[in-house]
Amino acid sequence: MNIPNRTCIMRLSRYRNAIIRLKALNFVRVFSDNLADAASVTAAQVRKDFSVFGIAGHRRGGYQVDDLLSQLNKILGKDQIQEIVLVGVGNIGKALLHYPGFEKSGIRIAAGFDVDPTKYSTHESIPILPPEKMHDYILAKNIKIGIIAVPDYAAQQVLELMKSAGIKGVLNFAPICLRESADCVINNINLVTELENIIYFVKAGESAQG
Amino acid sequence: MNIPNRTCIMRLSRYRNAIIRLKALNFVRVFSDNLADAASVTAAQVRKDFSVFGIAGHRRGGYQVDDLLSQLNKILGKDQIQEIVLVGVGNIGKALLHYPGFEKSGIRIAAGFDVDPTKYSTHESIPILPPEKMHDYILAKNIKIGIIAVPDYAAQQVLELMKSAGIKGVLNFAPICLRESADCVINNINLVTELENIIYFVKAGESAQG
DNA sequence: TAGATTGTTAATCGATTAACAATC
DNA sequence: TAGATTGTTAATCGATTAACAATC
Repeated sequence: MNIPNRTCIMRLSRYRNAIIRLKALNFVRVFSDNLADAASVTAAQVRKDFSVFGIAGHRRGGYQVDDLLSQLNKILGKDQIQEIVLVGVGNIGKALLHYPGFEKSGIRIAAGFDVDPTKYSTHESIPILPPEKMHDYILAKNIKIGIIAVPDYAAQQVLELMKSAGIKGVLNFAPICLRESADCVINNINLVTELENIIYFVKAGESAQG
Repeated sequence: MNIPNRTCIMRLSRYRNAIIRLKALNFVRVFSDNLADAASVTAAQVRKDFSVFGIAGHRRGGYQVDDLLSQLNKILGKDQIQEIVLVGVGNIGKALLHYPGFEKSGIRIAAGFDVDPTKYSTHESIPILPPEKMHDYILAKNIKIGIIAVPDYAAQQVLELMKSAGIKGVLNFAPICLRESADCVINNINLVTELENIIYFVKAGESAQG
């Protein structure tokens, strides 16, 4: 069995989203070709991805929608509520705190942490606590995943603190590339870099066509 | 000359960030090896990337920091203010509207658009306007890049409207995969998918180590 | 059976890396 | 000159795709 890489897992999420939409259209089974169209990949890619996870269909009959969905749910952790913490309740952090998409897809922010005392509250549905409480909170709740949304200069330090409390995966919005280690997966999202990318290709398109 | 792909441009942004930090440390020249360390890639990769863009160093002398920075600035559009529009001033949209990182790096949101009349304002530094005004506004200002931060069901329609006004590149936060076309580059960021990815690898790490 | 789709192998494609001649 | 680093080629690596036997 091949070890799946990041893009493979990303595709699995896309397949899952497509399947949910197809299920809403009363599809009972789907073919690799359907999913390929929906996710903008080739049918061979779909079958290859499934085979990596031992997801089997029926020759001639495609894949059972319900069966497929429950297997993908299992792989992507949708079979249980995923509790995470959020560090940095500023501009971006606040938006993530109230992002309805997380709730909808079984991801729950258990608590937020921030250095600014004016942000503290324990009465809201999601408590905002001081960083000093982070270590014990994460350990007590056995949380393994966190979001970093602090300024760049604080990001590395926050990461170390999280790791010391047992965090094993981080989604980082601070505009600095945090390095992955053997004991902690990191996914860096740099909003400026994402836009710079688009800016480059738009410029490149302009000069290509005059 | 090879056509650079997305990951190549992403690396260029990373190199640029590293160079800015090194310049702050009074570096006058850097070697491919320095940048490789700073950006977590190999030195060969750095030189390869530069050669794609005709960025030349000095054998034995490395690259001049100022020269390198200005060349990267040019490629990434940092030689001028980039004006963009934002569609959807909800939870995520509002955070992007006030994200200080854009301003800092020469990206300016010229206006926001939303269907909700209670959000309209023309007195703020960034006006919020109704979608009906979008087409003419984008044309008048000759804006080529936009951010989509609307609910999933509205995203495709917003994209069409943007394209009809001449938008050539889009950063999409709606949780639906918008398809790229020859005349418009798309960069999809799905916050749930990003977390699902981390959730998978954390789970995979757990079961691998027990 | 005839027709269609999976599962998988082999071929292809592209990106990364190693290595080294050029040269400062 | 001796030593170090670039720029580039060739080798490697890995991911995607085409193709087709298996089979429902």
